[in-house]
Amino acid sequence: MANEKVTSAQVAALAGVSQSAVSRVFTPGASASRKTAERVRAAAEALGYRPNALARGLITGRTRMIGLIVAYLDNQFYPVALELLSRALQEKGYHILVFMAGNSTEKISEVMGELLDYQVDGIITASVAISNDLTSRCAAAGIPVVMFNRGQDDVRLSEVTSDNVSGGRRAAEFLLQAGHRRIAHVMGWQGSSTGRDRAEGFRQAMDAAGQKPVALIDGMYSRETAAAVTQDLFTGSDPARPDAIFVGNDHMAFAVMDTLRFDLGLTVPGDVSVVGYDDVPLAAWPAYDLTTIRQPVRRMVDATVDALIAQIEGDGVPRKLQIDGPLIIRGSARIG
Amino acid sequence: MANEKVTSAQVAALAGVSQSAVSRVFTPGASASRKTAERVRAAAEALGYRPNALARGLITGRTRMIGLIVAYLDNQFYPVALELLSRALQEKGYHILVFMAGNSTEKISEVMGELLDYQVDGIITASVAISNDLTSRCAAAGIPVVMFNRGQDDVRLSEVTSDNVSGGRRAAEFLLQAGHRRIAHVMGWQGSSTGRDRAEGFRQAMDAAGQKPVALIDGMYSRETAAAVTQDLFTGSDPARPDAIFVGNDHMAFAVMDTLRFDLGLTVPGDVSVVGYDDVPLAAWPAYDLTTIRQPVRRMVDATVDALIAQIEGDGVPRKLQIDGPLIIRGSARIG
DNA sequence: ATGCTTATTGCATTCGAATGCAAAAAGTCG
DNA sequence: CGACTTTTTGCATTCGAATGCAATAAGCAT
Repeated sequence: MANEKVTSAQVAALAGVSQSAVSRVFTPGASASRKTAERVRAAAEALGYRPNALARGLITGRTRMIGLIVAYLDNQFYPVALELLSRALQEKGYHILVFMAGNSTEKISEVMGELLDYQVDGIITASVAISNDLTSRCAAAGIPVVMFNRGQDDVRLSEVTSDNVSGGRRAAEFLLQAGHRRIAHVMGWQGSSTGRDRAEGFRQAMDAAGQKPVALIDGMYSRETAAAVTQDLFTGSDPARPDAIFVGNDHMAFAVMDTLRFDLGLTVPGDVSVVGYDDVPLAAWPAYDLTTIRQPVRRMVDATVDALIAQIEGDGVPRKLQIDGPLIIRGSARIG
Repeated sequence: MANEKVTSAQVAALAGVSQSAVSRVFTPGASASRKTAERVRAAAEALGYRPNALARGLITGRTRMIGLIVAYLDNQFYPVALELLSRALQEKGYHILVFMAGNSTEKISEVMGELLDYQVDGIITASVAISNDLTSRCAAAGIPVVMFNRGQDDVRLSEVTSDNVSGGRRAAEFLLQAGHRRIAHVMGWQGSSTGRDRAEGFRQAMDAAGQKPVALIDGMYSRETAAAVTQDLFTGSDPARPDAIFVGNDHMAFAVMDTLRFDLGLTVPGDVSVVGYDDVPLAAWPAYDLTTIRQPVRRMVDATVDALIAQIEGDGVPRKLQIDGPLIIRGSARIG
């Protein structure tokens, strides 16, 4: 409980220099002679001094803190992205504040407000949409925002996504090529750009092939919903039953496969082919062995960090980037 | 890019009061008349004013920020804990800074140092050990530290774990009761208290039953290591092969099951029973249906937050808590 | 109204470090 | 060695909000 806070003034006293000298030694690019620098460093070491980041941020106007807002973590895609984003930013000398904030708009506003209160230099939102009002506030405060894995029509926002339309198209084409003619799409949440874009691509490819989907249902990016939806698909009369399902993300695809195999007693891909989206690590585990469209997380993360830093350090304008990913063929879907 | 920072002085000017008045309106418990409060609030609203948390923290000495350090996120137990911890703290009015920091000691020191620079009010480490030196620094700075899911012999540290020894014992007893006599233990990382304690409990129960484990191998909490270890266990001559494996956590147990089924062509639990530890959500998915010892995450999180807040708000001393969890019987192990 | 208590308010200072400015020291050149 | 340039250094101020203290206003009883 002995609260010892060492200040630059104390270091200065011990080193026999002024407080400004101490500050200069700890400020990269400031002028200080070799001799003073050494004495200050020694004194600082002796006292265990470290500059107070709050005080520094207060006067410089830069905190080197980046706010990272993540919706949920139960879909494995997020923890992976989170970890990569975190590491990438740390490498650039930024400190990351991660906030968890469901998908509720109020919660997100609240969290964003708090981030602004703490004077972060920039904000990254992962799979989250933000209100116009908030965008304005960030813009007014001069704080850049980059949306990761979600798009939004606002020129003030940067965004980094994969090419979801083309991905959806590719998934459909792959299933069609394998000879499937009764294809259903358990869509990603239609309130999100990713969900809509993937569905759009799917539709385009089906149209181009002159095919009609057996079903198009919103799975809400939820395991439970996806499972229920799958049950429904197979309770109807036989001709309506799909022989292939394109699922809006891997997380739901696992639920779909579980339902097919363990509740409906069907085999994958024998009775039904399943294709997912994301290529999370779990998709490669042999228990699922899921054929899926890969989102190149690493490259998406790099692009996100680059865009953000560019805007923070001055010369950047908001960018909208799409990074394409390949179809990863595994064993959950028939091959044509 | 138009950087508008609204200060309390500007609000004061507009409201026709002093800066102190504005501050008082935004400081709970400070004295301000109804009339001024209203005028200040109106002015603040009009200008979009929000108190600068850095400045406030600088003078009050309390930032209401809690540092949360997490090792990895690929084991599903962590994201779940992270999400719960995050929510619980946010509810108490604290803001959480999550830092990701592998398991390397240097990285953890670095991160802890940064947290201290930012004047956090407290620190939670999840599944991470911390050096003596760091503990001292936190103690000196009066910053409480709570270790989540890891123990360490240091009275200055609080810790919250499940009762790992008893859990290990229970797992072994369950397998013995089912008639298994060739039991192996793929241990959790022996550099961690959880890994050691679970192994210790396992040993105790085996001893008590007069049984010798077929094998005791460190799986390092790694999927790859666990898979390799499993291969090894089944390449020897027949009598050495285990008919049951207790695995140090679920994350490794999935790898063990995958290897048994898909590489070795064995059935679970027909040929081999598998018991895990944690009860992560994935354990309940039918693809694995894993029998496992549950770590009561929710209660562990509550205990962690309580311990931390108690210490921050004054009257708390470091505590060491163990929270017991049940054996969850599913389909991956034979039933006696 | 008068005297006294209590609630508001403003002034000035504080937190800890960074920085413009001017003085002092060190370095360079002829 | 003197004149002049370049570095170092300290002083004083600044960032934005909170707070002790003293002054002022409001509230109340007589």
